[in-house]
Amino acid sequence: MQADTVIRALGALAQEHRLAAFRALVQAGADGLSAGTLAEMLQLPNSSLSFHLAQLTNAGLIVQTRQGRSLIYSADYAAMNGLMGYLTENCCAGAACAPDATCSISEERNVA
Amino acid sequence: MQADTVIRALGALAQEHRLAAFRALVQAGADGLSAGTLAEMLQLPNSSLSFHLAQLTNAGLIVQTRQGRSLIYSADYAAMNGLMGYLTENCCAGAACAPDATCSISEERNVA
DNA sequence: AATTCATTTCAATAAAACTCGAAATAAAAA
DNA sequence: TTTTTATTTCGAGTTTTATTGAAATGAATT
Repeated sequence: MQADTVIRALGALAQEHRLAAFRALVQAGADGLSAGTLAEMLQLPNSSLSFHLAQLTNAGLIVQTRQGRSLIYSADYAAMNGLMGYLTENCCAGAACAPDATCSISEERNVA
Repeated sequence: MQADTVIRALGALAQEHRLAAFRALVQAGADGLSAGTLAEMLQLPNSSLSFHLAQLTNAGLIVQTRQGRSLIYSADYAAMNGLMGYLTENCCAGAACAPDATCSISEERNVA
């Protein structure tokens, strides 16, 4: 994952409503959530949420699929994985910032 | 680490020059780097860099110490650790986004 | 105490992000 | 095929962020 992509992903998550939306989508899992459901969960006007979902989509963190009338959004785990990998490799001192310092970090790592 | 702090940290890193600065500081280690050195490394006017360093400081990602005439900045690994912990717990599906999926992730984890 | 050096703060401007009602689109149901 | 439903796009106003030269600060020299 290159710096430019990382910056867009970080920027997408660096906002109250978008972080909340992404968390909800991660929690929702593979089934995802419809835009309407999310708007209600987050107590946001549809147009506002739509703006934020577009940002997350543009950053590659979520994907959209249609299901009947509804547009279903779901978290792209691979993208988040790539972001975590970049941060671990470039913004952490070795294993210092790894989520679990007890596990061995491999030298080379696949970064999406 | 609470959501508000996470958002400020993400926002601080979601900018070309600040991400570059933070990476350089992580790489520099405990000794850190002076504002002037960083400004030269990043090819930025001092006032511009100062603005970005203030953002990173405000987000708690870096700390400032004086050494003679120079102000030395260094990365706060604990803060980054806290950020990584939050993302892993709240924005990843279990171990799916952990930097190394081959290592066992402990159930409870210390989050700064 | 005056000067130099490193850096920040200020001020003014430009660009980008956020918000949300109203209008438009796209698919499904009647 | 008309209507309903779900959602996005548009437009306009507000707020935040970024940029940088010039002036101010703060500490070390001389």
